[in-house]
Amino acid sequence: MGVGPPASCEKVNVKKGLWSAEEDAKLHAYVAAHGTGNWTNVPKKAGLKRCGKSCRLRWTNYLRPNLKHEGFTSQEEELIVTLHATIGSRWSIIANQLPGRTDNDVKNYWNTKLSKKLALHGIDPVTHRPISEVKHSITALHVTAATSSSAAAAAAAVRPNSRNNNNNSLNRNLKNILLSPSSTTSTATMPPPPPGNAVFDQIAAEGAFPPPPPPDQIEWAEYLVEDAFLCLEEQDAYWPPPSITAGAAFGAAGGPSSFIDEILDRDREMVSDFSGFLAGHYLL
DNA sequence: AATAGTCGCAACCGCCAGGGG
DNA sequence: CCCCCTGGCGGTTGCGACTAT
Repeated sequence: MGVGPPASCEKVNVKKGLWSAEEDAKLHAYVAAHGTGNWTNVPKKAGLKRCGKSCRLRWTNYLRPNLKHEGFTSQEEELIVTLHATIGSRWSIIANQLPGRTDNDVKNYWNTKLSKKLALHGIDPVTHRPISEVKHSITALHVTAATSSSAAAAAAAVRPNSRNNNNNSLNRNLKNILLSPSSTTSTATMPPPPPGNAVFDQIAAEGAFPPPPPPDQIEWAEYLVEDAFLCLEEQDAYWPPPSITAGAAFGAAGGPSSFIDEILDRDREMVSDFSGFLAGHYLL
């Protein structure tokens, strides 16, 4: 197939929505007896009117043993931000570094809490650059695109899966912060907020501004990427950050594991190729 | 007390990659 | 090589709980 839902999810009588305790019990009992795998047959064998995909998600994200259901710790929070600054929204990889957490947990926590926190500190949560810089870059890009229809076509060509690149992916509230015309000043290096800052003034007026962090909490400026194209090279110079070496969150020696190095290598290749592509299409 | 607005979590949707026939 | 099936992933949405007016 490859396109569209699995056949078992197309049935009209398949139940959707929240799982009941009874359904959870049935799924739990089935997995306890037979283990996981071949999810397509699980609903039938377990006596559930769900599609296999729904069963797999329920098991993976909620019923699976050793899952943490309490709130995220500051150490976990710090690791998520660090990894996101490095590898982006590869939630499954990030979740693998956090025992007991699922990719859905991490993704939800990012979308509802962490991205907003970064934005409140003047950091664009997508690029980890100052919001003012990002907005400037976007404006410049629009000017460039408007002067060249071929450039617009080229831009579309490098983002074929456009549904993942529009701002619909932004957190509902975060969108308002980032797109606010008054959010023009980076405050990443100066928490707590100075008086007169437009972003913080606006947020403070809405009563949503968090209390100033105590000195021993996260320094958000550490997660500021200075340049989106240079960051990967520069990060090598200070990788791993102190928080990771201290916590030894992944990698036996306290540093990043090899797969992250592999990802970074591939990212560097892609960035290099992409830079050449841009030069060829925009600067000629 | 009623209503509107906001938040956060659970679940769904659509796409993709890998493997088997 | 092609097609199909399955599992995995990231983005998005639905909805209940909570808060503000």
